[in-house]
Amino acid sequence: MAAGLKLFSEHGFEKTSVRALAQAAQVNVAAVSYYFGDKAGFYRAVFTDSVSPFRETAFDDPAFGLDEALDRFYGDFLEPLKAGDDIRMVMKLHFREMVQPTGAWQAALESDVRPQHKALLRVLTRALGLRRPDLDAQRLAVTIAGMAVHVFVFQDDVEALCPLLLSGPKSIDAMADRLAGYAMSMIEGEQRRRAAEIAR
Amino acid sequence: MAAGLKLFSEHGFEKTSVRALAQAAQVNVAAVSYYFGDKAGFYRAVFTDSVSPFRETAFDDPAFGLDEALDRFYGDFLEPLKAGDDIRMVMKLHFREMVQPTGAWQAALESDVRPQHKALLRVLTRALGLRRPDLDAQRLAVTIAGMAVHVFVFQDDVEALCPLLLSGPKSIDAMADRLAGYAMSMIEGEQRRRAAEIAR
DNA sequence: TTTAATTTAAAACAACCGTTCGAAATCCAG
DNA sequence: CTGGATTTCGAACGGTTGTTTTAAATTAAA
Repeated sequence: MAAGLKLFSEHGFEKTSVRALAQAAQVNVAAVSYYFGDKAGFYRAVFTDSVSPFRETAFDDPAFGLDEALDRFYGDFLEPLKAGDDIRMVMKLHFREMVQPTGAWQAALESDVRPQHKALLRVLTRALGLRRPDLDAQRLAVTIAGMAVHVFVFQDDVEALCPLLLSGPKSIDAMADRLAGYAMSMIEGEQRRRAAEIAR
Repeated sequence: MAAGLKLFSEHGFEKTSVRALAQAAQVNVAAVSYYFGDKAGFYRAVFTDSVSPFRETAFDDPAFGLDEALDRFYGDFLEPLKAGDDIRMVMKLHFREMVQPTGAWQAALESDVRPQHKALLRVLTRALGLRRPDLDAQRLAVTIAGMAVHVFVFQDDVEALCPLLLSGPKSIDAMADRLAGYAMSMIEGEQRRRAAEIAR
């Protein structure tokens, strides 16, 4: 499984051959069929077994203030980035799925990211004093979550543009901190925009 | 070339066979080798020939106000989204490269996105009253650009979460408008944060 | 019309793919 | 120790891959 995570996240499903997997895991080529039925079954096993990168966090607890909720959201979200390469590989595998869908992503989207999105939406409707989320609340939610996702997916590119930005746990904490601040500013700006629109 | 753009963007480089390409283009399988050397050469041709999605825009003209610069940045960036499927396929191809690098992306990053990043950085250093960009300015730049990139890459997922959010040119214009507002709020927030930090 | 160059076409190529098979090897209760 | 079940292993299978070969068709100039 460790070898599968490594190779699949590095080269993707297609480019990873069963023979390469077997060699990396120091087992026979027949093992993957013997234990997982076929290559796709093994991939599914690796994908689902790998800890979901979307932590189930209760950042939307109404007891939290808005800033605290955002701190938790970004802190928890970016937390895995600080861990070793294992988690980074899990991430890479997940986001690879998003661009090269094998079907496993569709399930993950519904079971993992939609609840996260809805929780964020609850926080925002509360902050904006709405009864039900509207399109602009959706836009805000998608963007706020997108800022966190962006750091993951384009980690390598960000590091290419500015190497110091995501190097080491302290940089990542700083990034999470700034993102929470950005989100706070965005929400306040949206509150003002709505107020101005009503006044108009 | 049209068939290549379609198939490569849909299924990626690996999963697109030369025979499928030939059939889609209604030519013989040998054509790709004959005209492009090999499959990878054809892919490179398709990739480079496709109009660069990162428009060369002069949004960083000092004559523009900050809000105008942001309007142009997001407007120009999201503009291609409104176009037909052709441009969407070009986008998909580009962003597929980011997750499944074949080498073509590295060149594009240096020639296309780094200038864009630097231009954005110029706008921000000016807005923040800095002489040279620092780490926090970099964070801001990466995040502001990331919001636009995110819309592209996760267009399908965003539509799955909230179908109305990016449907039709008007929705996309609205999104660009909101993103510019978000960025404005973020920058103002950063200005306040810096002022508070200096005061401390 | 002839002739040389270019383009197309089908077939064949070797290499690799995921998977299966049957025989060894190993394990583990009785 | 024995015997049945489980696991490992190398070999081989059929199929697909990208590419090449060779010959036919087409083009264009002389």
